[in-house]
Amino acid sequence: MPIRSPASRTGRPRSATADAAILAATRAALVELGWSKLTLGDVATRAGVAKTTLYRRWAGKNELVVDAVAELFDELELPDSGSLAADIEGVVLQFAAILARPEAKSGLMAVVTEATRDDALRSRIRASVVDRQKRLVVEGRSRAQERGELPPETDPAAASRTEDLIFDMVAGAVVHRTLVSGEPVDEEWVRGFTLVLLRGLAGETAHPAAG
Amino acid sequence: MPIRSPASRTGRPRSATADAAILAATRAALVELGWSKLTLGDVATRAGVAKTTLYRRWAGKNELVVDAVAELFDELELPDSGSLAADIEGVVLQFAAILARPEAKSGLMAVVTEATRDDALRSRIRASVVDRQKRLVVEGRSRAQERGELPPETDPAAASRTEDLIFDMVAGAVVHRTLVSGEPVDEEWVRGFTLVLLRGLAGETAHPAAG
Amino acid sequence: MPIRSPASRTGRPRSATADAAILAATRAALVELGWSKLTLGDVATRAGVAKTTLYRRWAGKNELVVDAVAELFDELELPDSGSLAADIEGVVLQFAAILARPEAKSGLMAVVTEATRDDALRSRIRASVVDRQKRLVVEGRSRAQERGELPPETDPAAASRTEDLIFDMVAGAVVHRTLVSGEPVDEEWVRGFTLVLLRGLAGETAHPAAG
Amino acid sequence: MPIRSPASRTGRPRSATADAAILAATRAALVELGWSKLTLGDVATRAGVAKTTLYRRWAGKNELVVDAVAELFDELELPDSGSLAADIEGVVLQFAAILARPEAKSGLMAVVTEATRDDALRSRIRASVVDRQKRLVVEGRSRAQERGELPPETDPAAASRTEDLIFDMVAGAVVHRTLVSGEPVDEEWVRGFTLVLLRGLAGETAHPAAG
DNA sequence: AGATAACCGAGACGGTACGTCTCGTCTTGAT
DNA sequence: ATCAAGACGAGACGTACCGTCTCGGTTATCT
Repeated sequence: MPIRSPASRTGRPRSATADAAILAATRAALVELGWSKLTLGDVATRAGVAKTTLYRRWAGKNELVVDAVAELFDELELPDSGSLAADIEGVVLQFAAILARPEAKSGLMAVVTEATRDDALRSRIRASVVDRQKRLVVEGRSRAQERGELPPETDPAAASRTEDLIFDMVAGAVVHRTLVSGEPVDEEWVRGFTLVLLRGLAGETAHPAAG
Repeated sequence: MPIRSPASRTGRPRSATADAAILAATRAALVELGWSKLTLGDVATRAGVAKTTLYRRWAGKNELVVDAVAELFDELELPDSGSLAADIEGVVLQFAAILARPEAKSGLMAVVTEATRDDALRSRIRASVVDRQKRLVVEGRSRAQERGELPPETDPAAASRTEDLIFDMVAGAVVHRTLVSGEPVDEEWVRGFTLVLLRGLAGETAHPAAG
Repeated sequence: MPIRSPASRTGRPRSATADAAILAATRAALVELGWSKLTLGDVATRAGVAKTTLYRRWAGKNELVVDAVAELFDELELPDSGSLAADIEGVVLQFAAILARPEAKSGLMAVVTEATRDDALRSRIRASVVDRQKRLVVEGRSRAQERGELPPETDPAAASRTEDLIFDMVAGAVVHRTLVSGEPVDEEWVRGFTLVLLRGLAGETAHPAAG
Repeated sequence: MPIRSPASRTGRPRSATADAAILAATRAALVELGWSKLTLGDVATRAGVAKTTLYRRWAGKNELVVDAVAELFDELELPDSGSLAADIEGVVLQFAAILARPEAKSGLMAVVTEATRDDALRSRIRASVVDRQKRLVVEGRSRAQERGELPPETDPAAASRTEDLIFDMVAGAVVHRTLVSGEPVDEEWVRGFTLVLLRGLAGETAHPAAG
């Protein structure tokens, strides 16, 4: 979602293909060079576009990379495998597969780092990347409740709290294993992780946050 | 652990105070400017040192910041509070408190990002920062087993696997909540997280794959 | 004298007022910004005209400024004051007054500079600006000969040479004093200059170029 | 005369050869490209020097070109040919020869143009280029007075005024013929010009205002 | 005591990328 | 065919840091 042009119906319209070319070039540059050696001039050249065109649409490297990486996560899907454990394992594996790609690794982590000092950037990341995935947690949880694998949740605030917790635990563990531990997120690890998570959540609502 | 001088006993020895001044200046610059706007020239000026002196001891920005941030985690301690849940909660809160400091946030995340394309840097981080904390997991787990809160572990490989899993889950969840979700790691969240983690781990080895 | 449209009688005719608006805007921009900071985009905006319109009529900055400046010199007139000295003084003062205006200074000098590497531009300047003033030299000289203040000239080639010399001396001295010396061309200076010039020319044809 | 370093005896001293290389590269670029297409990046490349080195010593294109061109005029000498007319003709021919070189034409005119809106630049030009030549007028005039070719001058203020006038007339006429008229300053033209000038100056002080 | 050697500060050096500006062209819809 | 509007590819601008180098001068240990 590049910067919008100030509403006007006159003048030459922006090239529709340029956006796609720029985002693709950004991902290619991330793969080859990584975040810190990626330059906007190089991205422009790869995209066959002038630097000005790029700056007209994105405020800087951070915003550009957020958009370039966000597209990668659109392919995530919740498999309907019949059991909660299998659903979780499937989505975690998909997520890990995306995160293993170098453009995702370099790019996502870098913008998260930058976001520690830039609230607008953090919002952009949450909107473009994180909140779009949260639907997986919500949907998976509701399916499991229909199947009776998880107790029904009546308090919506508590449900939201639990969803946030699940999300932090799933995304956090996968990211940490991939990027910090540097170990692969393989099926064995996913089974062990899912087992702990589900067993932990099983009695969750019985003794709510009050513990 | 700056670059060693090539063994020689002649010549003027390196200033002992310069190292400390440089690391402190690096943390100060991280707080004020964040990773991306931190420059080595500025660090040198803050430390009252010439750029040459800095480059003589560290290969670059990455290595310098790893060392500057690693010192922050030396203060982590495992509280002996009598129960596994309280131990975990205590150490998680400590960890979150350090991670909430801007120099840790900016610095640690940034070098982890850089490490995605630099194996030597990843090793340096694991050695300086991560492995030093893993003792907390090992020690906490062993205490809990002595108290009968966790089943004893006979297979050392499985024990190692479990320790890694715990570490990824704890560190990952805290980091994700702090940096991505942007929410505080307060006592309420820690209680909920610990509850899920412990309940998940409780039957772990008893029914390894039973689900 | 903008670029002509390729002969055609169909389509929308060019706006007649646009030319005048553009030349006036050019002079205004020269006053405010000077040659080097004058941009065609800015001129177009000032004139309430699109850049395209401007480029359709002039090849570039140089040609535009020549036309804008040339108009300034149309107001030069040879006063009929009865004596050659007074005629010259009058016209030199007029010329100096125009040259003192910032749009003339910046603009004229700049295009002359550009013309050192562009023969077409030099021709344009000579046609638009210089030759139009030479009539003053011719006319003044002929009047003075009628009055007996200058000896009659029989050889037309020698006459042309002398006219060129006079023109270089008058224009050169005024320009140099105004722009290089940075001193005002006031009545005192003009009297001194005219005295030297006339006394020098008085015996000119008695001992022609042979010396 | 590049920008001076803030007085300090520490640090690496400036490269002595860089200045000469930069000025020579500037002249070469003026010859090839002319003023308007000359870029500082290109000059730096030609000189085998970084752009920063160039900006450390000169404030911009204008100042650099003034210095580059000023060096050209150092070779001017007043020939001692025994007669005032011959002296003048000699120096005018030398001056015209320098001015005919493309680096002098483009460069000098351009900075004079820029100086119409920049007083500091005008002072720099006068100091570096103009005043250094004025010695020729002073010295030639004094020699001619010794030889009795010009009447002695008692009033120093009037002498200064006359010198300024001579200078404006000589430099102005040569510059105008070379750059505006676009005609060569050959021996014939110089003889004619010198004749007019000398005859005009001959009675100058004898009948100060008689006309 | 003197020589030797690595250190120190300062700051200039050749580079590279930045984000902005202007160029002259092109593409719209409307006149 | 012209117009206003504005996006486009191109490339120079002047600045900021990079990591290296070259100075004069300062401590140390080793003769």
